[in-house]
Amino acid sequence: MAVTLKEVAERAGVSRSAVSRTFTDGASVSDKMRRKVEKAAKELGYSPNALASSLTTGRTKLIGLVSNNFHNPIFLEVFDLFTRGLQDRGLRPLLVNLTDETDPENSVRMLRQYSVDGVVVASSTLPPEFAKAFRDAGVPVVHSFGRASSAPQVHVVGIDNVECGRMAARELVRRGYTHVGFMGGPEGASSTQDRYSGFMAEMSAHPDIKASHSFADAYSFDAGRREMLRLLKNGPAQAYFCGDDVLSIGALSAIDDSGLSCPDNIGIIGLNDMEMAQWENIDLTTIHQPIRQIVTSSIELMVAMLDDPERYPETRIFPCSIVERGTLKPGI
Amino acid sequence: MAVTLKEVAERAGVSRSAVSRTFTDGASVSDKMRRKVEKAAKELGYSPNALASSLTTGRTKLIGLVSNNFHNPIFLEVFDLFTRGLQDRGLRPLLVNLTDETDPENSVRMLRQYSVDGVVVASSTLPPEFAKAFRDAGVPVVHSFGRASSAPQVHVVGIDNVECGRMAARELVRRGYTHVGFMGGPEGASSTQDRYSGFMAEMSAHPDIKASHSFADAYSFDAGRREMLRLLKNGPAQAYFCGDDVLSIGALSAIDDSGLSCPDNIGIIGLNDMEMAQWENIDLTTIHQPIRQIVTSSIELMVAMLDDPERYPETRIFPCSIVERGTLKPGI
DNA sequence: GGCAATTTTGCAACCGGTTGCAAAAAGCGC
DNA sequence: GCGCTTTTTGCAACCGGTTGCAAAATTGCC
Repeated sequence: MAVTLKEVAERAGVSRSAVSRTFTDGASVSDKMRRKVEKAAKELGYSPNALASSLTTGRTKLIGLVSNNFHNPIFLEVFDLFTRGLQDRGLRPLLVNLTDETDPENSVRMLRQYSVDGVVVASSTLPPEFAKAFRDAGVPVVHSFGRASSAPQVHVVGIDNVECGRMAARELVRRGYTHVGFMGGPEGASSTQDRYSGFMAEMSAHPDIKASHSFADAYSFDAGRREMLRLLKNGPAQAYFCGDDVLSIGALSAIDDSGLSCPDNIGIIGLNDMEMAQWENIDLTTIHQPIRQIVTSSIELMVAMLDDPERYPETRIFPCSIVERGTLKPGI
Repeated sequence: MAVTLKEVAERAGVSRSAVSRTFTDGASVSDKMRRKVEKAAKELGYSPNALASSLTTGRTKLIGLVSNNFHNPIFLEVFDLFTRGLQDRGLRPLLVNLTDETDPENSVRMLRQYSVDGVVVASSTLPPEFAKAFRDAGVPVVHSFGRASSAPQVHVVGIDNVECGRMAARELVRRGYTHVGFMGGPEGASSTQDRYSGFMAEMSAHPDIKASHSFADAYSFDAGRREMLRLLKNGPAQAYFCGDDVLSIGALSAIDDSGLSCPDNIGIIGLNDMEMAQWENIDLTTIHQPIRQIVTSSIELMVAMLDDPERYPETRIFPCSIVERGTLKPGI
């Protein structure tokens, strides 16, 4: 079917190595030879088989992009940034969807069969073991949106979720609320735990302010809505830090439906600053997560690791910042 | 680094072919041999190199997944369904982001270099030429969410956008509106054109009802909002068929901000039925696009084509239906 | 033009598998 | 145990490239 190097060589009347060299940069070929080969290649419509060459070079330029967040719109942006960023560097993303997969083994085996040069795990809910499984298999790995660790075993790029929790708490205090709530995502996710502990740590410095907490069972609109409806029934706090923007929007919907208004009756601060948060009919005050920087940095780290697979694991944390919109009362 | 077939063969004290055969199903190996090989393989942690074997078998099980819709949340669902569906059949999606790419040539070349077995073009805005470029290169291709054609040159799976336009028009008529509007997405997209022509065709049967039209410059919240604000200033229609749900939600926001209300002052019907459309604070009446069926069918078609690349091109159109929610007045 | 240093080229082995073919082994009936 | 058929196995060539090495060609210098 496809044109091979051998055919080009025959047509150009040169050796196979000569053809190979004109298509590998850094190889020594005379101008005359290059012209001859390129002419023949063009006539035949030849383009080299990346997979065959990977066999000898040991490089496929394939990068496994592993994720389980196919329901949070923010991940569409993440995929957009990753795919473009990788493409720009001549790398190809091989997408792996872990939605109904709990065991890393399978994905590890599959990605090894395809000899990926590296793996990016893009998820805030997958446990660190997942990324570690790849490292143990000898594959360079970056865990994007992963949990910061003081003793990282793999490269992690993300935000400081504990600090985000503190930041949200500080903001609610600053605004003068005297009863605040933490409404987290799934309790098992490390990101939820971190945000929770940061939030509570900060609140413990304010014993005069009442702080309560609860957890929604998913990072989804419905879960946020359900949880807020439940809270409203049982005497809610004055303002909530919601585990993420989608949850926040669900909560907003519940507040609205109950005939209450935000921020007049209940305040909400989210996390992520997804595109939708700035839509005028949502206008969510939230903590901005620098997605673009996280993705860019992850890719840079991956590229660096392709050069030096033994590179010492590092953690890159990007600061978040509050975006003031309309779902918290002005404050004092 | 990785364990090779040769090492397994040596350890098991058998020939390389024997090892190869125990890992290819349908090959003849005795039970004794199989056990010996599997033992050695397990001890060494061997798993076959899919790329190397693709060299001789001519099959990589890689499928190019090409898209340019990285801003419409509905595509997150599309990616989710595609990646899982492909994975379930042992195929691997190689993601290609065409956002800033206009020329098919590049993508075609790249995907050929990686010897993909087939390509799925998932986009309602890419021109048919894009898909055709792959077909011309001898790669099986399915255009999902593509335009129905009476003389298809490639396999197309999608909806009948003309009929959707008619359907929306009929619904607005049925509801008793006497001045209706078509607010399309980007004028160049074939999906927009089809929805427009269907809408207008239906309206031409109702000369008593005024029908106007305009186009937003993107399928985005902002574009929908901007366009609706403009329309509101210049004397709007009573109800609009918006090119897509995201546009609709932008329009809703504009209506809300202008102190008007939907559906009391202005009605809206969208298209797609994205997850968000059913959120209680949006509650958008819209035309449901059967995404799941489209994706499933696309994958089936792709699998069929892997068996028979010469398969005669076919068009699969799935019917859409109206989901009644709260953004149109009840009607007569 | 002659010689040494440098560049370009082709040979052949190799990357990690698969597969047609023939030899070896196993199974079968007597 | 023998001859015949069927199954299993290994050899060797091949898939589409790359690359170390040595031979051939070119270049530079006197």
